[in-house]
Amino acid sequence: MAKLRTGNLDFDNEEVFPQLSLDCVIFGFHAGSLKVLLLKWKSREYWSLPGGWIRQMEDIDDAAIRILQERTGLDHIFLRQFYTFGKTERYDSQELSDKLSYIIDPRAWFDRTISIGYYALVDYAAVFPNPDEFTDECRWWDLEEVPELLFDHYDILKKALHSLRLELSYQPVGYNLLPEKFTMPEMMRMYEAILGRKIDPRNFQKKILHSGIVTKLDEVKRGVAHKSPYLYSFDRKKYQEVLEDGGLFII
Amino acid sequence: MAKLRTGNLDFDNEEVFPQLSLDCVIFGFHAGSLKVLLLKWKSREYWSLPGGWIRQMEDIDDAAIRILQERTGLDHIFLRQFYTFGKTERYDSQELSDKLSYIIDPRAWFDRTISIGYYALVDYAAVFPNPDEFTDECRWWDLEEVPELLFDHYDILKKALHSLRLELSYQPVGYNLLPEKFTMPEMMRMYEAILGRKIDPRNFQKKILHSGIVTKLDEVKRGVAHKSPYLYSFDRKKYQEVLEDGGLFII
DNA sequence: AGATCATTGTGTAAATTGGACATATTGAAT
DNA sequence: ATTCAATATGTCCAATTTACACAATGATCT
Repeated sequence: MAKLRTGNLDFDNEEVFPQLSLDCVIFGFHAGSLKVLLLKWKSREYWSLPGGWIRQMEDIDDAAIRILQERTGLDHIFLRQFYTFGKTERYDSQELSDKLSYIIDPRAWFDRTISIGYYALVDYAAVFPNPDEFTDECRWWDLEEVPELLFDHYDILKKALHSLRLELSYQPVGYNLLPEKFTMPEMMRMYEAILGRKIDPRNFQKKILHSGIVTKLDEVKRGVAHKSPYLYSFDRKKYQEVLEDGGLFII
Repeated sequence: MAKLRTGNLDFDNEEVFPQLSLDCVIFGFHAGSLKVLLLKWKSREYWSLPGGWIRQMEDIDDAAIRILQERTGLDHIFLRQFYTFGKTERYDSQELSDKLSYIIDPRAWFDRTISIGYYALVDYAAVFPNPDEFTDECRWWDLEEVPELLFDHYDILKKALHSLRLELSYQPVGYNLLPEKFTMPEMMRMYEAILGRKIDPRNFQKKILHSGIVTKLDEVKRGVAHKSPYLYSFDRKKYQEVLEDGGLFII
């Protein structure tokens, strides 16, 4: 029979789950591209996803919210749990220890860990990237240009993107990726960035307007070269309705 | 800073992850209804989902395969990880300890656990239900009649069904729920059972045949009252293709 | 001031897909 | 031979999706 560790209900406030971590793939949208927020380890050129540990006294969703808050300064963000990564060989702990010695205590990372993946969609412009205790830089990377990542974080990123695309295919998404007011081409480029393919602007506009999730404002965006585009904003009530319908919403 | 437990690479073969479990929702299909496999605790009238612990030296997918194998005798089954349950108040450990004392060592269950959920689709007729060390009965329940479940297993079951329906809506499913040869009405009733609604037989047949995932055999099912229905079998190659397309496949 | 130019804004027609719908056939049971 | 309950099957209409091109705008450049 498998051995079970016996328990103790009174935890130190910050005591965390052993061998269980949480990784966040934070997506933003800027200049027509999908971006992802990455951390650079202290005095190294190694990058990884923001992550952390789950406290004994905290829901895992709250742990994800806390970690996101710490890295981006944002509250009330769109967050989805998408997969739990638990292969025995998720990463080579020897290699990791070589790369990160002097930053972390390698013994603390020798145990195999299982990691719960969350992805978030945030308003790029509202984020204040903030490194954690192990890292000295936190910044956005274009999805097309992400550097090599530590651990199995590249796999996690791929799976997050796949899950996001799937979600996009049956639900409206983007409430959290765009600013309060946005133009139709901006919204379209967001969809293009997520889906990784071109969309016909006429068909896109027709579909989005018909769904009712956005409202055209009596206002155009000034100061851009070329023709001034109209501004739109999300109709929060309708958006919520469509979400709850589970209404298939495929672009 | 959060405390980390330090590690040890050499594990006893059966040593498991602390505070992390795995629960399986095993779906079968029989007599026109979707069934789920449940376990009854020794000398109690309490039921729960089959589950278990994850070994230190095993992939979580392999742990799910092992647990399924132990409960059903089956290999090579359709298996999907669908969600990880990690609320602090997933269940009341005092209540649990009252209900299950003398069966389990309550100390072993006092720790809050996080549970990874998998669902499986299996061929009902091929299963040999087999209780585990804590239970004395393992049997199929009709989805409409499941008894009250321990822990948060009812929530897990609901979420599994929801995930299955979602998957059914963009992928062909059922390779593992039907026998080698099956009739069109059987397949249709399987879809109806999963989706929980009636389907038009003409439209269903049109759609399934057009997708190419099944092949009509030169054979009818004999010995049934009324008109003998034709037999079909899955075209494994085409089925795989459609799966890999991610081809939307909505009934 | 006028020309340039990249970007926005917009409609229609064809093709495809989805949904509704009813009746003849079969073969076991009586 | 009749009954009966389940199987097998095709058409039409509606809705949705896709393909496709050009005029309008307004900042920028000369």
